[in-house]
Amino acid sequence: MTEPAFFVLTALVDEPRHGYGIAREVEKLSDGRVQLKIGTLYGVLDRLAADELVAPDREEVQQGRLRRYYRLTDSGARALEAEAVRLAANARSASERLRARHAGGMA
Amino acid sequence: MTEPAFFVLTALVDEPRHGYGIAREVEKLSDGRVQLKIGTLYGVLDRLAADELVAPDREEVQQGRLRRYYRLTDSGARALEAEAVRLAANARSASERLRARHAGGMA
DNA sequence: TCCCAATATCTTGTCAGCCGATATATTATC
DNA sequence: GATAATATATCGGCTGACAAGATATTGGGA
Repeated sequence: MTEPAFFVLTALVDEPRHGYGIAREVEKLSDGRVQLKIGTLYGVLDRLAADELVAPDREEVQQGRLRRYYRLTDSGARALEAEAVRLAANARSASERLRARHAGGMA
Repeated sequence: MTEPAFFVLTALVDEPRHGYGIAREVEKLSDGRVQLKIGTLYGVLDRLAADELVAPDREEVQQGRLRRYYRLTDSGARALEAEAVRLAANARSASERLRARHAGGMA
C-alpha cells in the first residue's frame, strides 16, 4: 500500500468524507506534515474504490458545490489495520537495531 | 523515503554488507515478508550512495566472486531514525482511530 | 563432461504512481 | 471585476519498483 493511500484510509476511519475534506483531514491528523496533493488524491480514491477498500457514500450539493463522499469499507478497515501493524513492525526493527548500535554494538 | 531504501538502511545498521548480503539480511529481518528484488536493490544503493546515506566500504574477492561492501553513514543513520519515528507515528494514528471506531465511535 | 543452482555484479525496459499544471464552476470578499 | 477558497477532474512528466537478461565463478549431480 502506498503512503497516500494509507492516509486516505486513515482519514475515512471515523466518518465518510469528500475529496477535499479528506485532504484537509490528512493534513490535520499528520500535524501538517503530509499535504496530499490534489492530483494524487483523486487517483488514489479511484484505485481504492476499484479495490473496494473505499466505496461511494453519497453526493451532496452544498452552496452550489458538489461534494462526493466516500466511506471506508470493512475490507478497507482490515487492510488499514494490517498496514498499520506492518509499518509499526518495520519502525520497531529499525529502532531496535539503531539502539543496539548506540549501545556499543554487541554484534 | 521509499520502503526498499528503508530496509536497505536497516540491514546496514549493524555492519557493512555487500548487495547480495543486504538482500538476504532484509529477508531475514522481515521474517521473509520482504524479498528485495535484485533490479530494485542496485538502483536503491546507487540513489542512497548519491545522497550519501550509505558509502562504499571496501571490495573483497571471495572464492573468485567480487563483493562490494556498503556501510551506513552518520547521515544515513539519522535519516533512518527519523523515518522510523515517522512510520511509528503513522501506524499509531491509524491504530488509534481504528480502536476508537471499534469502541463505538464517540464522534 | 555438461548442465544447473547458488553466489555475485549490473543494465535495460516496462509499468505504476506521485504530483505539478491546468480546466471548470460557485460563493464570498475586496 | 479580480482574487481567493471550495470542490471536482484530467493530463503529462518524472521517478522508482521490478522482471528479465547479461556476465562470471564455484560446486554438485546426471
